[in-house]
Amino acid sequence: MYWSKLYAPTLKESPSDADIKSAELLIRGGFIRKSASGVFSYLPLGTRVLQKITQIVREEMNIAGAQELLMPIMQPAEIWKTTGRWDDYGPEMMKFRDRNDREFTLGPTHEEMITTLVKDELRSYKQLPVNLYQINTKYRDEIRPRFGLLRGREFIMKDAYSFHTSPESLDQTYKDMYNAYSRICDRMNMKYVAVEADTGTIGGSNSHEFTAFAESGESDILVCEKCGYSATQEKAECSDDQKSADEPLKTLTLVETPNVRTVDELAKFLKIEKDKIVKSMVFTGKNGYVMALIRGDLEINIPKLKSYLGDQTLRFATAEEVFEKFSSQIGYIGPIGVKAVRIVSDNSVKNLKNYVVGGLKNEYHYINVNHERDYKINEYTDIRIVVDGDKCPKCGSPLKLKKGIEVGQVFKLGTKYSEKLSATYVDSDGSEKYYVMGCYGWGVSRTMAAVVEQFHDEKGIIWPKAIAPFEVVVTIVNTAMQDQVRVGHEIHEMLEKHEIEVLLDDRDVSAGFKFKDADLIGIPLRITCGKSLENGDIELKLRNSDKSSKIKIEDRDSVLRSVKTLLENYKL
RNA sequence: CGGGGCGUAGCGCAGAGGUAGCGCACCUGUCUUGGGCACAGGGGGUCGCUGGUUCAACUCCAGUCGCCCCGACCA
Repeated sequence: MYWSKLYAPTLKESPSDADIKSAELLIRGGFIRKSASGVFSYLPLGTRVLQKITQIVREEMNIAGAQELLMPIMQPAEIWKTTGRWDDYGPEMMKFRDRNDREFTLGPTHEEMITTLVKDELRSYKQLPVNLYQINTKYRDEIRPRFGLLRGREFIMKDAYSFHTSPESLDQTYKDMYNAYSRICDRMNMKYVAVEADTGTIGGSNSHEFTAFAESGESDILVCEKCGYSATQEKAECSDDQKSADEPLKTLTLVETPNVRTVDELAKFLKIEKDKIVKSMVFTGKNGYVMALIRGDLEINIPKLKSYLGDQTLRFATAEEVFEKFSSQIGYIGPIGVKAVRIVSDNSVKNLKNYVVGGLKNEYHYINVNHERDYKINEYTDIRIVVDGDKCPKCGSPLKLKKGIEVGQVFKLGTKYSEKLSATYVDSDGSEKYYVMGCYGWGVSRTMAAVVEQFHDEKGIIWPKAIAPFEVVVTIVNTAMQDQVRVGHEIHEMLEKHEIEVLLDDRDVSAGFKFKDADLIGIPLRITCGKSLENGDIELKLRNSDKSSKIKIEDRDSVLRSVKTLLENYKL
């Protein structure tokens, strides 16, 4: 490919709305252009990268036994109404009507579509298991699109759905997909971790997220470097660091605490540590109010509480709701004297003694509180947010909090969707049974940005070889020098003949311009045809190294060998 | 959805009640070519849109659309 013919408009300056390094470099490098908030075009370079990622994903899916198909992006509302997600999925769904006023969505995902598609014809246990996938554009009307390709409203995703007769069969496919995802990451040299994840609104029993480490990432994950335990913040557990005092129970006392509402204020006012306070938070959900208790120095993890209560609709009660129910302001809520409200306590409260809680009366708190004696806690569970330094639930070493970008997620769905969509097969005993399902998503366009987040320097992108738009760029330093031009073309032709993807920079611009561009778009190997040709040498330089080596041009075999060796050993 | 900011040339930005500017990019020519050359000449704008105030609006006012930031939220 000749650079002079390539449509790759590079920019010297950073676009004003680029809010993250990958977006800046992909735009500057001429890979993508924004067309609306969270919507991008892929230019030729971006398309090449995308195709390479796609191909890797496709190959690994096929190896894992999945079959590719293609479903419509435009989906009828009806199937979404059947599962209830037309409303539950909420305003994130892109919805529209056709000329006959029929409702449609631009699909954010395809569980309804695939289940509806297969249920009439996947009738017998003999046909199962089946794993089907597509690589397709998805739409989500994000509240706030940002970070370039990382949080777009239109993005490309690989989604696979598997159908089984048993949880054991699902386990096998889940494992296969998990392994395929690991290989996808490995092939791109991505630094990643597979973490235990919450299943959220998609439901199901079991899930792992594949997260690429990146400071700019939006996922918080906790990792134990000792034993390998890792989980998302929504899901992470830690071993109890229960603070139990071996002290006699003191007398419960109601004390006046004027204008003191928060744990911080209370600790200061009473001159005590925050871990001698128990916070009471009021939530409301489909089964009414719930009071959650946790030690004052910790925070409640709402996804964990949702998951424990089996209620995804759970939310904080408003100040008005709390006042109406408890006749007390939020800052003075406490468990003593509360009636007919479910109380759920974090494990951290279990062994506390003589602590402080809200007085359930404005401007008052109780001190020297002891559960069992002063009120009852019926349910203990883990609802705390795990933070950096908490102890690993498996081995007790300190956990590290890291940031990452979620590139893939695997779910065991069970029969949630098959039940709602009446999707059944006939089992060997002749009875109708619901499919046991799994689903497996991989963010293809997001991967492109995640890789750039991991691999770049101040000069530009440093692509891993597996997804670089070209493997080699041949730079003709001075197009006025016949030798340089001739040798450049010869090398270009030779490499193309050997199926190495090579870009020939034959543009009549200054040398510096060409070097800067080559670094910006991040081609792994640069071959420079310049001054050293006077001695019969060309120069080979890897993008991730400052060193270049010279090699005699006459010996074409050795040039080819060197290029191949350098590329093979190219590691980031 | 709450709070805030910005829309002026392809990109990045300045300016200002009296007929629109800079850098980069683009075109022509000369020159140059080892890290985004140099010089000379040139083209390009209904100042986001709609309405209002005014002799006069790109500038002031109102509305609207778009974009961005913080927060809430997030298979």
